[in-house]
Amino acid sequence: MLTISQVSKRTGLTPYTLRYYEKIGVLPESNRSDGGARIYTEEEVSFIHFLNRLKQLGMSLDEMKEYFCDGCVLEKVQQGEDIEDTLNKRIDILIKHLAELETKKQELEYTISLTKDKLAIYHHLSK
Amino acid sequence: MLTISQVSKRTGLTPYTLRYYEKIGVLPESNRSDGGARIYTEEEVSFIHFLNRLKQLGMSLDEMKEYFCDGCVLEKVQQGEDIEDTLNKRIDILIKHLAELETKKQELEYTISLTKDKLAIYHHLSK
DNA sequence: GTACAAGTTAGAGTCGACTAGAAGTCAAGA
DNA sequence: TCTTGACTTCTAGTCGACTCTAACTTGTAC
Repeated sequence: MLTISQVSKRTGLTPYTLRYYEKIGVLPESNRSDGGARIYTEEEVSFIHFLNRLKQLGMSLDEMKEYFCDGCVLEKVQQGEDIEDTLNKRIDILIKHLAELETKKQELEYTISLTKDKLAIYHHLSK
Repeated sequence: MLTISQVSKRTGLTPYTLRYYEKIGVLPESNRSDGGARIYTEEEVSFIHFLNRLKQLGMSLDEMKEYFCDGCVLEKVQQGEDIEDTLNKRIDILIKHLAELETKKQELEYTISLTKDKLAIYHHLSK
């Protein structure tokens, strides 16, 4: 059980940003202490790390909301919601995202090869 | 020799954006026609395509400015500027960027594997 | 019981990256 | 010559993603 400032230190996101993410629905509503302060679990921290990776790769917060839906699917399943439907929808979303990531990887590899080509040209010029 | 709207169609950037990029120094100052209209070369178009790739990968316009410096180094060399210095600086910048791209690639691969793991779990749950 | 650190909300401000509007210039065709 | 369309600059507005302020509450230490 972690406070917002502990999560801030671990994830590199400020408390402002963590509250903002919750407000706009990128993160689920946190559990609260008796006094009303947010408390986080280790799982939430690792989910935030996952979102950070996606942000680094250029994903928008709107797109990440879909991942939040994905992130809370296990709870929903445990609460006995329409397992078939919910799960199949989430699987579709994940497959779509996976395809995007693979495309991004290919583009990245192409950009790396372009950059290497440039570097070779400059090395050739400089000697 | 291309007009701004032709470059817009080819690159997917609006004329507004092309002028904006020039204004803030992401693109070099374009050559002009007698009437004062911007004219672009094929090389500039392919440089813009390259910048688009970097944008897709989450690079900021500020970071891209360094690439502009890189993009115009060949001209500078042709104009007989301090070849050794300029070129070596640019080579350093390219090496740095290449390292960043490689890091990004590793992160992307890790994210892909995480996503695949999730997918496997959901597939297991849904059957 | 009072001070103080760390949390809370609502709402305003900032910054990067566009995006659009207004007003004017230029070249080509009726 | 006049209109039309595509360009020009300058300036202002928008939008996403934070970031901060103000005013308030809670929990602990003295």
